[in-house]
Amino acid sequence: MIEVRLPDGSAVERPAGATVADVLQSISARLAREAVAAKVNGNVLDLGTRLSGPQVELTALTLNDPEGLEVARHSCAHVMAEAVCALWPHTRLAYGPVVENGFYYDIELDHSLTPEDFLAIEAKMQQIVKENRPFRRSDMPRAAAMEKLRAEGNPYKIDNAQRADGDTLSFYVTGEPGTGHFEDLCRGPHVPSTGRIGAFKVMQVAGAYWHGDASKQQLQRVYGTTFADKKALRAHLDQMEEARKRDHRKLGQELGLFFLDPLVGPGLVLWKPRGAVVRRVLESFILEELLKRGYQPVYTPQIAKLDLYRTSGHFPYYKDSQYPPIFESDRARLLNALWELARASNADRATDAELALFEEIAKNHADLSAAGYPAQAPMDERLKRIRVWLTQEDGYLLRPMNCPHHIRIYASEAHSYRELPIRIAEFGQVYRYEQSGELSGMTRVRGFCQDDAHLFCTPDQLLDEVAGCVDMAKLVLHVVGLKDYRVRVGLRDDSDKYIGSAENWARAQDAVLAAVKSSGMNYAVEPGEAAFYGPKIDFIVKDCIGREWQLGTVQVDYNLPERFDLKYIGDDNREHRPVMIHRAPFGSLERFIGILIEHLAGAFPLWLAPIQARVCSISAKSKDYAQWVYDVCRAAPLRVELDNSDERIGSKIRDAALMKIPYILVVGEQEAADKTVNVRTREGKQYGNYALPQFLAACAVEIATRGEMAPGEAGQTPPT
RNA sequence: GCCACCGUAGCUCAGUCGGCAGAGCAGCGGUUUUGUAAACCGCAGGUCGUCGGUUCGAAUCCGACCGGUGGCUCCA
Repeated sequence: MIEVRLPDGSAVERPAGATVADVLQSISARLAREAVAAKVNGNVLDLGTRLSGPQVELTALTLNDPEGLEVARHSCAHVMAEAVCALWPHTRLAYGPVVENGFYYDIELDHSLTPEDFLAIEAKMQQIVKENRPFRRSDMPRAAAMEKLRAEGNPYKIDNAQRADGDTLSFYVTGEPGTGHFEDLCRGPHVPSTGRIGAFKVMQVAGAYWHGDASKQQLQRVYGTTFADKKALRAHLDQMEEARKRDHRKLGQELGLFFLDPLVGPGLVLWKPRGAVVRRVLESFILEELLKRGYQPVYTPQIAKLDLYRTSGHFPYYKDSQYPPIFESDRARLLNALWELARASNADRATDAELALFEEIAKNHADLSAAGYPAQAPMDERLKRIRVWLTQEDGYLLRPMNCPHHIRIYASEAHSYRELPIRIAEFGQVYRYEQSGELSGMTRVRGFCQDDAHLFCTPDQLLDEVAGCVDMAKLVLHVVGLKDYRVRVGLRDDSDKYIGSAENWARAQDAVLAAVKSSGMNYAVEPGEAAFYGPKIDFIVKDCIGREWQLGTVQVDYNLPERFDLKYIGDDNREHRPVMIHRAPFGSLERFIGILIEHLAGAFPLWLAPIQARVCSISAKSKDYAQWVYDVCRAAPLRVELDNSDERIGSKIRDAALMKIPYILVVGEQEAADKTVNVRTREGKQYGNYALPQFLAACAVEIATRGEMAPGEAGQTPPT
């Protein structure tokens, strides 16, 4: 007998070998009917699983449990895969996991799936659901299973099997084994039958590389989702739709904050006057904070010699994600053209165009001619050689990072340990040639401004300084009310993209971990997420459709001080190497404000609002008074607008509310007579009449405290 | 960069089978003088992203390019 303990504390006894379904049936017919899987001793299992052991803990899972829904989503992926295979029999399945809010299945199929195909797939899925075939699990010894998979000849499944742990591999047949029903290598678990997968929808299709490797073949990734019932599915779709209304690209257009102009260039933001206000106010806020904390603002150029970035390691390491350098010599320009040509070809030997170009260069440059062009070599090899030649050419680069400039400021004079830490700050505009497919509104752009600073300190000071930077990153998120963020500690892995010695990395990673531990924050350590010169602490938030973006960052760096041979004189009168910290609490102003727009749905608090109040006259009779109110407010100063049009008051209020202006000041003959303004908010809240100085005083408090405090709560009683 | 989809007036969008390019909002002119989320009338506004092709005829079909969107890859 097995003792089965249930979540309510009770227990039942069942004979050994009883299945999960048997147990549920013995407890409650309804539970047995509704369950799709069960959690047994912490593991989610099929209802058909036979129980063993003297005692188990068992929790039934239905579609209303998150874990139950996950099982259904996985099962739905199988049903979708079966449907696709039925419609396109030569489909090869690769990999189909559950993801947040749904699932996907990567497939290899020569026909490109389109949204029209989704309907056919869904219809086929519906048919499979109607047949209500059972999901049957069969376990096979590894060797036999591999044999079977090799016979089937699907390289993806063979690969999946090779990666799976254990001596046995499991397959699921959707129906009866041996009858040709759909079968898939899968560890499970699954719902009992195809009729139990809930309300589903095929959402979209996208390209995805096998194992996420861009050099490998691209598969089609078909996304779908399923929910407990149609109502829950509908609610989810509605919620997504609602979330899109907050999209900063949409609101940026509607509220006239910024735009991206194809004529100016993709990924290059034009801040309109209203958007510029938000940015300026945030910059003022952070500048004030920097000064309080002993930072020293500087200004440096947005372009510099290639050699600067060769020393830092940014060029040519990131050559392909930088705007092309401006070369000074014809030879360099031609070499760069050769680079582009070679990169565009994927042949194992040089194209005629490459050879012709090289000949032209070599004609005038004997040294290159002698070195020869490795025309027979594969493209990689040719690129490598061109890169070496290019690294000897002089030129200028639009700066992708501010740190080399700040480092040169530090290096411009000798430093004593008594001066440290030195904190050099700049709102630094940088340019990165991001891949075209990556650009996205303000969150991923090619030109952006970092609220950047570089701290130079002694090894002893490092912990305190990192902690101070973390504190500041937390502060800016707190001030604007972004509470929903996560912290990622990015460490190195064993890839070869990192520069610097193992000892430096060890010290830097230790410092970062110690600082984040002492901050008391929750964080996740992620190997492979470090910068190429050092580990980092990133503050990550989600946008309106759930994509994650890095905002603030704090990075510890032992490597750049070494590359630039930075020094300070210690109390021992000898030269020492400072440690550097790169940090930007906002990250990029563009991205931060993009995310902020979405977080606030465009309704900025008073201190950030592009327009803080709009004066709306009731009729022509109150135009003069409205003008006077406007003048006084502007001089206060308040960012104010005047609507003295001949529209009706309802229309004026609607216009102002749609522009998300915090305070709408309605003035008519009544207000003109007693020198008041009638205050209402964009949300429709009415505060009644205020003497103008009273309103302005309340606003001043609200702005100074960066608060949500409203005039009615500012300690003033409106006159009657 | 790769895969898929999209691009019509300043904005949001309609445009059937290939047969004279449409609406609402915004703008401009007029009427109205208005009390808390849309007054009324009129006018003007278009290289249908660009280039090329098919066709008697292209916003519509095909191709290339540019730009955008969603993923993938990348992200100093």
